[in-house]
Amino acid sequence: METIQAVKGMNDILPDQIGWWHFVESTTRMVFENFGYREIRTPALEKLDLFARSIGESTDIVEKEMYTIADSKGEWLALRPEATASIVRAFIQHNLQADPLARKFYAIGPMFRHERPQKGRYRQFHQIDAEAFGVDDPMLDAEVMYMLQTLLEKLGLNGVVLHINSLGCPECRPVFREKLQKFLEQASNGLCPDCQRRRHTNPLRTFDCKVERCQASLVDAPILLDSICSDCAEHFRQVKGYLEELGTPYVINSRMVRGLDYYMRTTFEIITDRLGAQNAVGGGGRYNGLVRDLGGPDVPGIGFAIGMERLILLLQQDRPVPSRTPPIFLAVLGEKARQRGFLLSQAMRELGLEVEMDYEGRSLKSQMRRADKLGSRYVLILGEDEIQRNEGQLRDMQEKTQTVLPLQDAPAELKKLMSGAA
RNA sequence: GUGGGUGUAGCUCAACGGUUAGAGCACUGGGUUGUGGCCCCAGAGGCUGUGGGUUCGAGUCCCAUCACUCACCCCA
Repeated sequence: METIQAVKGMNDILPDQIGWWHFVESTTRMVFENFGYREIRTPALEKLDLFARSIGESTDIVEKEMYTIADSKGEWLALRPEATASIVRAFIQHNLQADPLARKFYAIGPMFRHERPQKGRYRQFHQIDAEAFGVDDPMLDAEVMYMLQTLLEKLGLNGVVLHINSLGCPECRPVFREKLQKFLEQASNGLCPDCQRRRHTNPLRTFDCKVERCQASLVDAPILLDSICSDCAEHFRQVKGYLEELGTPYVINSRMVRGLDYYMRTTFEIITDRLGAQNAVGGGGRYNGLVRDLGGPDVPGIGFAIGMERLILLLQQDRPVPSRTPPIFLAVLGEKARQRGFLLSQAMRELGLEVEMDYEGRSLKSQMRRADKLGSRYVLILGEDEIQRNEGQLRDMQEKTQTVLPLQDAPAELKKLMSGAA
């Protein structure tokens, strides 16, 4: 019979990997809550227009990477390719500006983009996302990056670099864009075919072209940071100042461009050289016009996203798998012991203990083998004789010692032992 | 959408065009009454991705197709 495979680019996360995910998620919640962020959960499916209007009609994400469906009424919907648009939508829809407790948000969940999968890039992938509204002050820009750095530190991630840039604002960016376009025109014969195209569609993108020839041709290109207006320059100067006060190392990368149209002023990425072609573990920036453009009040915003698959790929190179404490094992011999053990295991679970037992009447040898494979520190052995006396043999697998334990005391006794062992 | 690489047991991999496709790990049972790791024995597990072709003979060579993977594009 033909078997059914998962959809291309959409992965199962199996139990032997889930420890990484729990570790990342719980650390994220702890760090973000500390900074005053509150979790928000938005639907995976949104109206297509939301993404078209926020990310930008002519971006690759919107033009060719979204999973879209028409519902029965013919309305176009899309699986979210990123989180910011949805959170901004919820912020507007529920008038959260009026709620003093709801200015900073985080979200953890799956995103969808129809691209060809490769290392660190999947069609369903997961993002950690943080968004803060209502503050234009550079202090918040720095704090957001500081929070990101704090999270990565707590996770134990090594060897990543924070790149920062300023994209200017709607006043000064078009001026630069024109200047750059003029430069590219006279340098065009040195550019690769892709950059020839980008020259017209999105000239800033030529900066992160990987073709050497292009980079060589761009050596004398005008620099974005030299061209932004004085307000933007001052904002950026203060962002850098606060980062230094916080002790957050950064690199200025005046050629860093981001793929979503809504960004302005501060943008940043967490870059690694250990993920093959996908070198961005996280990225974000300021988007002051976005809330207004989506029909809300004119409040500024800033945020970032982390790619969880990429993050975990890196963590796996840096640290051992986050472990859980193994279960207590109940070895039962004979039918009476099997029945008694079944009830005893439930009593132990009521105390919050993790308990595993043999249900199938296997030999003691194979039960012990299994307990060892599971890594169990304690095995409670119930044999025919012990059951008669209402007792069990408590074996400490590590110390190789064994003591008799009255069964009515077993749950409480093991509870004590486990909390001591932890 | 465009290139390259790879498809053999659950996993990692062997097998010059030539008997019945193997190994390690994992799994199951056993090594004298009811005790784990190390060791030993045994067992189970395969339409060699799929479909054609060449050949006396194909896991092996050729073509197609599918899947996976890396890279381009783009991005987290």
